[in-house]
Amino acid sequence: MQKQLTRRMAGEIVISEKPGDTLKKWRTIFKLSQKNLASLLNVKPSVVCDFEKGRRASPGIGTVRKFVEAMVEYDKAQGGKIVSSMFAKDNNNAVYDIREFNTGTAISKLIKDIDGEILSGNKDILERPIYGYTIVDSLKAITTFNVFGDLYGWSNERAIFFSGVHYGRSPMIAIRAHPVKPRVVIYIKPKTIDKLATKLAEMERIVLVKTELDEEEIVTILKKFN
Amino acid sequence: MQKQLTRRMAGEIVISEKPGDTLKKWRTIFKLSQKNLASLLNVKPSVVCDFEKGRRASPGIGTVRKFVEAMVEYDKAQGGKIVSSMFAKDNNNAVYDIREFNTGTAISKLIKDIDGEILSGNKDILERPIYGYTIVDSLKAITTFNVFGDLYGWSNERAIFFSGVHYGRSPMIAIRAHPVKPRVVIYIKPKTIDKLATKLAEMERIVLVKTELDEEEIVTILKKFN
DNA sequence: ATCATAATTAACAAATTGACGAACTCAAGT
DNA sequence: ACTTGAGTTCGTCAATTTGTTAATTATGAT
Repeated sequence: MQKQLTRRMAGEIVISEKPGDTLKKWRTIFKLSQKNLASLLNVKPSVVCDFEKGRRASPGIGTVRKFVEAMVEYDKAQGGKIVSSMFAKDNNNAVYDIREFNTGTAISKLIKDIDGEILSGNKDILERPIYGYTIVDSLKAITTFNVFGDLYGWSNERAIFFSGVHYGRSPMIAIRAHPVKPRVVIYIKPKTIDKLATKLAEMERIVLVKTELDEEEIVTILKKFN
Repeated sequence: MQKQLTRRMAGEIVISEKPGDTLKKWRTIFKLSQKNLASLLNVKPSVVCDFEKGRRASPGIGTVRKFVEAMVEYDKAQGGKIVSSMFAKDNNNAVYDIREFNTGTAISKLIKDIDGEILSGNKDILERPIYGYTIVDSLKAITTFNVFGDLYGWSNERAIFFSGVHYGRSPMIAIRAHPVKPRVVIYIKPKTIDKLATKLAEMERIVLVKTELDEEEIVTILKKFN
């Protein structure tokens, strides 16, 4: 199980557009600071930063291996919670669709195109670009917690759509609990919106949006994005 | 699907004990010569060899990425047969057990311990070391052809046990068809042995063995190997 | 406003990689 | 016995990586 995960992590890092970002994603998933991770590896924190920032374009596989193994080892020493959560349950199609854009798209454009209503989020964030999206069934996403490993494609600069939303509390709580956060969360046809949801969104500086379009319509619209 | 495979390949290479061997494994799976692969990458064949032979202890991820992507791209251009065969069907527990040894074990020792009878294979091969084994259900292994991707753990210097063998023809034919070959093939309680099986084994210079022990007994014995 | 912690950046020495080309081994054919 | 193709080994060298130290900039929390 550990070996499987290290392989998966390593593969993701190597193939990623921005290996540094992917490395960072994993570091945050393992809840390590650069300093912590650096000390596990017996190097200075600046080294970790250099890799994450892509200052070394093509680190050696030995380096990548050390990094991922250190993280997994560390988790194991802590009881292995994260590693095993990655393998929890069957990843039952909680993910309806997931895609990366080739170029960044402003959050505001996305919202306009899907006819979304902003529930939380201040203006300066709205012009930031996102690079992809994921549509998940909220119930399944939460019961099969591992999904979060697959939720973030290459970039966490993305939008996450939740379908099957009742009050919108659980999805935001899950996001709050998870170390890697999306830029935008969009509820698909929510029944009502709980105040806690908007509050959490503000705390996390996430743009929270609702739309009355359904999954299919959204996918059709997003197909045009590049 | 392609991205998934490249990730898997990359992960395997990075985490492998001998990245070069793993690289080679994939190259042979994609039926490329060093020369072919080199030309896809616009480098000289000796470069490919150096990597496979592990002359560079820790090649950059850029290199690994180029290699795996080139192979997958190449296959795609040929119709994508290999890539899609990797994802064919469900990998239904055809694999009963798979393990790597920490040190090499002579083929002869393995055979003696499992009380095997040699059907084909000359003496000089018998002292070569193997580094692991795989036990598969022959019928399932053949119907779900993809298994071959998972059959070879880290090293193809290994033994493959086939259970549910009738005449032993199909398993050897499958091995003959597959680019990566094991060192030893062991039939578990075969009914009879077809001449073609031994013939193919000779052609491939594979040691062919039969044993009357069952899977459980074999696993118990092999547990002691290190 | 301030203090601490986390993260980023720059500058640099030593080690390693990435690539080439030439010479060499090893089988398989003919 | 000779040839061809595939793979291996190795000296060479510019470009890159690895890691250090030290200075600088966020980001939060009180």
